[in-house]
Amino acid sequence: MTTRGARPAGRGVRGDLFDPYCPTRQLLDRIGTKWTSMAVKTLADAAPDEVRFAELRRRMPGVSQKMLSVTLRSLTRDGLVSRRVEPTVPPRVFYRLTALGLSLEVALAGLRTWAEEHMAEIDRANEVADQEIGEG
Amino acid sequence: MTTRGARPAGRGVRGDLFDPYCPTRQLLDRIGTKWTSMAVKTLADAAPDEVRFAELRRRMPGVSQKMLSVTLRSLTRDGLVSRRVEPTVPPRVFYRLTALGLSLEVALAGLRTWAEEHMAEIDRANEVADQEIGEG
DNA sequence: CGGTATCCGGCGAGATACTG
DNA sequence: CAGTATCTCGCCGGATACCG
Repeated sequence: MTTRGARPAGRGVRGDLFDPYCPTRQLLDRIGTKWTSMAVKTLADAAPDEVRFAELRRRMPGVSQKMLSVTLRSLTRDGLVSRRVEPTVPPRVFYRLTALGLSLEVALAGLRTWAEEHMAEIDRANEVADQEIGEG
Repeated sequence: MTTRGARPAGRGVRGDLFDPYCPTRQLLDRIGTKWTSMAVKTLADAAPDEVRFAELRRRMPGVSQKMLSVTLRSLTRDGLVSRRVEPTVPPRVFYRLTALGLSLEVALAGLRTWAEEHMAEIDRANEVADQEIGEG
């Protein structure tokens, strides 16, 4: 994945595809990280309700506490997720998709549909390629 | 990005989102790599024409010979791109999106549209977050 | 021309331990 | 409960050099 550094001011703000800072590249750098799309989907399924950190973790099997924290911090920073802390002891923290996050989920749903319909074809193509190696 | 190893037989073939081998995760592991989406877009813009390796490289500023080769091999293996060699000296190699690849481009176009419309909002959200750090 | 082989740095991400 | 800090490993991707 493309390194996600700060952008030099005044360059590549618009959408020519071949700029490393093109919006599509930046978006893929975000949703391409391991747990991001799963977190967005899980929060979208719960919307408009909020979800607590521990509950979110329970709904995302395999995610570690650290990676969920990192993922949510990144999403919050991007304005895709809102974060609310109840200052009790111990604290309770709630997450929810913002309007922007919900609109991203719609776009992601398209990818998901394509994946569910076509990934099997990709798997078959790979098996065919493996066969051809075996045959020399 | 998720490690892309071989899949253990008989597990997670279908689309429950939380399987590490879920189709969406697998798709993102592919289009998330640095040059893949750019290659698909470039080939889609040329379709239905074929594009030679050198010409493709010229249309993808910044890509190295190695990474273009690796990207195209992966896409070919996945059945998204077809590869045709003219056995001349020196050889000429042509690439073109398959029907499967074209259908993926349609799904990717949705992401691109979202990115062009909304990445600026994400950038602003990040600037706001940076401000708040400065303010303590 | 269109690759492949090799070396290497940097980041993503897991495991583990500690804190308010 | 909900994090953060530290260490570690593995893979992506760039640079360079060589091959049919």
